[in-house]
Amino acid sequence: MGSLENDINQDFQDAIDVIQRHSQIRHHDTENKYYENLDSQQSSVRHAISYYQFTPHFEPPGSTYDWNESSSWPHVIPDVSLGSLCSTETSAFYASLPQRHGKGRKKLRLYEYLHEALHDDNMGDSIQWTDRGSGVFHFISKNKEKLAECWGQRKGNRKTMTYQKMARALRNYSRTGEIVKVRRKLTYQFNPAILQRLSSLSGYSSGPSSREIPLHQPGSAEHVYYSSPLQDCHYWYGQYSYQTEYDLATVLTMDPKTAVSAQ
DNA sequence: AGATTCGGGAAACGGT
DNA sequence: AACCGTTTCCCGAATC
Repeated sequence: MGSLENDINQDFQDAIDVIQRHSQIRHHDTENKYYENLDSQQSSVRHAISYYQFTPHFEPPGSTYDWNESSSWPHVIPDVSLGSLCSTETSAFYASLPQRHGKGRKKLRLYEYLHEALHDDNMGDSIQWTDRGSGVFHFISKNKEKLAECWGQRKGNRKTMTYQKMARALRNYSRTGEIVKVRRKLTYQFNPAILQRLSSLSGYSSGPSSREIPLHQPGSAEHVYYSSPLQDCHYWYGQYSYQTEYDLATVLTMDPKTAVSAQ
């Protein structure tokens, strides 16, 4: 039974491998390679991938997702010197937000900080939305330590925070469900309910952020792919507590109707 | 084949 | 004191 699922996963992985092998786009930057390979694939594949980008519990204002977004990412990510960039005054906007520190206030949670950083232009070289609508985000390998260090400073830890340690905390979320791991390098996904709360809290809608590429770019209409109808989208997030890792291949090959009973 | 990334046990820690 | 949300350390496995 479980082996069938593994076979399907393996098949899918193989398919991805073949596609990647046939892709002319090769980059030394492993960070962008994955996405740019996706970018050069058949539309059907891209459609399949966008199918996974649904939003389970609420109507997504943008149920379309342009994977071509990745092509607009900076190919050269600048080095940043750590230390000076991440004091709280880095973002004037967030510095002005109510800091939850005073008496009776809860401590800032890691997922809150990450959401905050996602909207901080100064953190754009460390963390970015992969697909904001469904709360998928990823760290940029080159500068992920900067974000971690900022997080550590914000918390006032004794030792400097590292990505490793921060990721450990992130892994704890897979139990409680605030954030789950997506089966892709350095990428995670907010719980939709959490995301909604955070968005309303910070006054952001789920529309494009200042650093996000508009979905409908003139002249690139053919690169915009529509998600499949949402159908019954409760199945995967409903099981986050059972399946801590969100497997892209599994979801892509899974019939939503049987998925619930399959767990 | 070496470097990253991932995953989780276990214990310590600071705040409420 | 007890509990929560990490933080710190560590090690093995998986993936790049």
